[in-house]
Amino acid sequence: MAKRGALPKSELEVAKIVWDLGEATVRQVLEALPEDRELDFWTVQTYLRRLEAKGYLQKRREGRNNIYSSAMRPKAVIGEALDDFLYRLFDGETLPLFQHLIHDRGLSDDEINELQRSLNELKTQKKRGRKS
Amino acid sequence: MAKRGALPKSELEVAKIVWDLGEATVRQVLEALPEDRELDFWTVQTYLRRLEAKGYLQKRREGRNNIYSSAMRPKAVIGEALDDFLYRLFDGETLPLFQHLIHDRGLSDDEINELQRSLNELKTQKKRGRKS
DNA sequence: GATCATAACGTTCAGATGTACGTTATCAAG
DNA sequence: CTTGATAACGTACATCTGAACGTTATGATC
Repeated sequence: MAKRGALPKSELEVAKIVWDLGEATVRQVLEALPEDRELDFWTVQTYLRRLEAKGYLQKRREGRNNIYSSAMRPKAVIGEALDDFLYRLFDGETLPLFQHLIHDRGLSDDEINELQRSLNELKTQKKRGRKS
Repeated sequence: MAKRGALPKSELEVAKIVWDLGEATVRQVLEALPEDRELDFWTVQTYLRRLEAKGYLQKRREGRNNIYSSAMRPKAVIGEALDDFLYRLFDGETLPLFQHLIHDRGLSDDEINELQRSLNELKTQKKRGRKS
């Protein structure tokens, strides 16, 4: 409880699958895992249970199956994890992270264009907001 | 060893301080920690020792003090951590991370401009590279 | 309604991580 | 050279994580 320290990796991984699927049984999560990620049925079950205990997921019973779904906005959780990451590695600054991503990791032309578009959009949004 | 699973948070935190300082004694790291992060002298010492054991830092003796410094390129280590993070939360795609950062986290006007500049630069670089 | 398959729950367990101390070594000052 | 301070080293230990199983419950099938 209140262990505000962001979810452990493996649990996060499983949680993300549930978010993507909307809701899922243990088996569905298991099947949605990447090929090369071999987890046991039981292991997945454990993670889902822990996630529920921590309040990240909720479960509903259907027949003999538990069906898990998100109990809080995924974006919020991702945001938390990101915050944590940023503070540890980039002093909480987003810019250095951006720079790192831009320089040390390839961006395709399409991605660059897409980003430029987003930035422009944000800019006009901010301008509009300021004027009102 | 070969536990290629990126450094634990706390150790990373300490490692980063050493990188920033160039080299540091236990006490210097302790003092460089953020106000609100109260770690014991011994605890810091332990992290530094572990980091050395894992090959991330090297130490040199000076008088009765150990002086730690980086044993590998910080960027490489940060890159690893970033990879890990990306794969878990964004399916390894950088674009969604960017989008998240742009939309769900404030960017100052300056930061936006700075980013746009970087992107343009990258674009011309790529163009030049292609032409040669 | 007896039997079979599979799921849930509780529980376990090893190793990693976060944190800290006791003892020994080492320098510095009297 | 003795004393006092502080650092290093080994070491400890509780908790968290990653992973998995045994037993019990619950539908499904005959």
